[in-house]
Amino acid sequence: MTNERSDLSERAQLMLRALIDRYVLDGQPVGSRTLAREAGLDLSPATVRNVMSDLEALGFVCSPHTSAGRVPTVQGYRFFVDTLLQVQPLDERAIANMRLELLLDQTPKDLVESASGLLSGITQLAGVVTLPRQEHALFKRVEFLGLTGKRVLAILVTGEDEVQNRILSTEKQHSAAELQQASNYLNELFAGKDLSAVRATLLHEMQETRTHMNSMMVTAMHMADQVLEKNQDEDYVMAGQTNLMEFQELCDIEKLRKLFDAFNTKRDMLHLLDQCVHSEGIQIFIGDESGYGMLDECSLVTAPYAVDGEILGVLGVIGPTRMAYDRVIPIVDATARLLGAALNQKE
Amino acid sequence: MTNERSDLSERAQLMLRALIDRYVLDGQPVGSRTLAREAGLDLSPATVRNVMSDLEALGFVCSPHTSAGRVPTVQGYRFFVDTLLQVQPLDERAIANMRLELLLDQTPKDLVESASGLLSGITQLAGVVTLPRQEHALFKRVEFLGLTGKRVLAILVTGEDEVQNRILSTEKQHSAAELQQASNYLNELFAGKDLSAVRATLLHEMQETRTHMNSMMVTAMHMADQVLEKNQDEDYVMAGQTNLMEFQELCDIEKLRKLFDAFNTKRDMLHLLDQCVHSEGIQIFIGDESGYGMLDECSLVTAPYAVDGEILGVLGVIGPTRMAYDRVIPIVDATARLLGAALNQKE
DNA sequence: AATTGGCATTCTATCGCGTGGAGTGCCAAA
DNA sequence: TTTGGCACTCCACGCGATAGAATGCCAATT
Repeated sequence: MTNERSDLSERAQLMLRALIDRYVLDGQPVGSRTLAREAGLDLSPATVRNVMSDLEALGFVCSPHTSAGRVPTVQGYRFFVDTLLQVQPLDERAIANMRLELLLDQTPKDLVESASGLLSGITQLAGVVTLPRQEHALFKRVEFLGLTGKRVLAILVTGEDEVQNRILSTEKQHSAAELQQASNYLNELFAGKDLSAVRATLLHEMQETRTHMNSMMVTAMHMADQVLEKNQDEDYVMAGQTNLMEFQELCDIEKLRKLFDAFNTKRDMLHLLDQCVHSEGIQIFIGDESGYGMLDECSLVTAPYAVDGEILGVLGVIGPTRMAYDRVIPIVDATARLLGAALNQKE
Repeated sequence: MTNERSDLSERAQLMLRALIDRYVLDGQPVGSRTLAREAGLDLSPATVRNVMSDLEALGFVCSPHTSAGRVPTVQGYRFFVDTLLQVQPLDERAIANMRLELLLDQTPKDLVESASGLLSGITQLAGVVTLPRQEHALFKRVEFLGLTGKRVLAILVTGEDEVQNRILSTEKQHSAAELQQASNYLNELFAGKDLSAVRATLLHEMQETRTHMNSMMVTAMHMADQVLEKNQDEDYVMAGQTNLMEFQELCDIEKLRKLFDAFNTKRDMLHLLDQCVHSEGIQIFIGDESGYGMLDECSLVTAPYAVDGEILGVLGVIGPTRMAYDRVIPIVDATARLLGAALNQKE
């Protein structure tokens, strides 16, 4: 019962949880008296102080100064979410409402925007959703339209009826008939295959001896290659950034500016989100765990979303480290599922 | 020489200018001593005080409290920009650099983004550029691709090789041949006309007796109508919002949040920008002149941009009321010209 | 008549100081 | 092991005093 050293007694765990719950509410350091009252256990402040002392020795809490209460450290939060968090199951009706909201959208882009709006709206934090990856989407068809000069408008339709267009520069000016030929050729060759396979085939064919290909085919291949080249840069959609201004710990203009700059620049955020997409399941970065300075006082809770088991992207919530993880986590989780389902339906 | 009442003596104007110049620098109320030193005129602080008193009576300056210096009021700024502002001509090289930057862009969307980046980068304030209006662009061609179900992908190419696509829901499923027929019909009918004319014709034709139209033509008309219906919602691109965090008068989190919320919601901002596009030339809203609460401590300097005399949109800069109008105005002006020219070249 | 110096006045910002309160750590008693 | 007691620490807050920056007004000067 009385574990010593690194393992925490059950009582200490309860206290840590109570402390975090309390701290999440108002952001004020929690003292022994408050905690004794709040923790449910029937203990005197003095006893609580002893336990707190242990927790501090373990690095789970710390006090801003001698005579303030205790505040959870990053490690405290980490232990909390890893081992003693019990998420609050989500209200069925809430989920139904979210589903309804997502069903209204037609395109994946709309869906992603709604999802990010939902995340920020429900959590009152900032929501972020990456655009779905396209590389494993199915090639459906491609069309070419001649524009002025040697430029060609390429339209690529993928499995989910998602449309991309891109303007290509070609070597010579092509007639409408030539372009039609080219698209016919590509459509017959590739329809129904997945984009990465198409890409691979293209690269392979173009390096092979081209004896069996006429010039039209070569042109078509080249154009297709350009279309698929940088297949929709990674990007994300955010919502509710301004919610973060409500938190005093972020009211420092310096921090706030760094944060918003990072949101706008996108580069670092994309790196971070990319890590989350690779590690399956809910991922949580607390405070400086992310390694990027701008999120130092923030936490990021993410979940990948998938269609047919294929992970297409990641979504999540950004808030202060003292966020209500037990409430946020199931919301992120549910949103990821719903987004996946909604994307699936549109196929 | 000694004008009385509402008309300002030349000396008072000089003082007002000096006061604003000074106040723009550091945002501190300006006292009589400082002003006496700075104004160039060789006057004692006491004299300056008398003049200041007049300026205050006219409502051009006010003091935050008895023993602080004077601060320009909205009316003070207004008088300043209207009658005694002399803009600083822009460095030729700076203009050349901006032109170069814009020349790199291919699409109108890219151009708009670069322009907004330029505005914010050079002024160190927030830049905003509306997307160019399309309604007077030329109809070039339209293509229809059948998607799954009764949905059709419409692709509209306009004069500037700008491409828009939209997914339409149709009454029945159309074959590729039917769609081809429809697009051929529309392309022959409308190629080279301007979009608003096309729209007018469509509305007219669809209400007329349809005896001379077969069902294919009716379908085509309907689809075209859907394509042109809400021709690219008004929208704008912003950059450098975080620059606004540097100014103490905006460091109040409340104000900042209102501002950023307005930027994100876009509705009110679009209203405001719309007013600017109608009034030709540089338009300046100072402080609460805009009528929208969120800009109360801010000013907006805008200029419409045009191609071939046709106004396509508006761009501008948002900053605190105490911005360097003499520096910002020529920058906004030049950017508008350059953007117009760049858009013109891409045609 | 315009300008100026002088002077009392007003208000802010700031510093030091004292105090109350909240919380801790430690120790001895239960 | 828990608890009450106690000394100690530190912050937040309010108070008063002070210094400084401006002002407005008036009388003297140009």
